[in-house]
Amino acid sequence: MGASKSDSFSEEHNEIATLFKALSHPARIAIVDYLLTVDTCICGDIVNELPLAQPTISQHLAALKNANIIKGTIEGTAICYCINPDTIDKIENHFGMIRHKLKNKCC
Amino acid sequence: MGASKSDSFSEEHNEIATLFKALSHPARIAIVDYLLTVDTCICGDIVNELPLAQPTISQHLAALKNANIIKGTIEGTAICYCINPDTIDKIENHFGMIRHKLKNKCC
DNA sequence: TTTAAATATCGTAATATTGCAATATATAAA
DNA sequence: TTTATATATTGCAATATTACGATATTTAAA
Repeated sequence: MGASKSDSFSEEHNEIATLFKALSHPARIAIVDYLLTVDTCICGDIVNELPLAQPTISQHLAALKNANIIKGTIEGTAICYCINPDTIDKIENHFGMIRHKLKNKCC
Repeated sequence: MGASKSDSFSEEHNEIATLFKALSHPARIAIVDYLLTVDTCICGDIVNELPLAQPTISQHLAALKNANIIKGTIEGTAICYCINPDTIDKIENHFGMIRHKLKNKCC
């Protein structure tokens, strides 16, 4: 074996794990951070911001897009990327649940 | 190649990515969730809660412990596990930063 | 239509993760 | 001390991820 036994876990646990997985690489954190440092959506330009080759960044962007963490809209030859606030909400809600359950804990 | 080029990214980006990576598997989400469903720390017992073999769970627990998401203290032959609220805080703070930066965004 | 620019996809090599059987270790109880 | 119980470690096979060169695709501009 070796593959994750995702069938054995609940839909919710798989879903939240998938979101965290999309954020589990420093390049993808850096991309999200970069998208947040400017006031507008970013058209093009991301490749120049990171020390990775263009195909690698394209893959990381696809991973983030696939997890709905960012959205991309075609704008001429470039693609404009933005954070998807709904997915950020979803992750924050998960931590809200954790925080709530932690309230009654012994430590 | 193939390994993550973590040297190329900031300390902070690597650190937060490491935390997300620890939470990027449904079994580890399930473990955290289980630790939160009971009012006390869990001594033993985790192996019976998940559809995975004991060595596999031991590995997942080590991954969570290594990322400081849980703490374990030896209690006789068993080990008592608890969530580490400090690490939860750290992740929440990251989302606080994201939320703050999202405020001024176009979408 | 040709050319240039931006992004995606393919193929592949290097590395990491996942899972478990077998085994080791450590502590409590008999 | 022996035995039982709980957890960790080792070794290994299957699979996934990461990275990038080469190439394809797509659209704008010349």
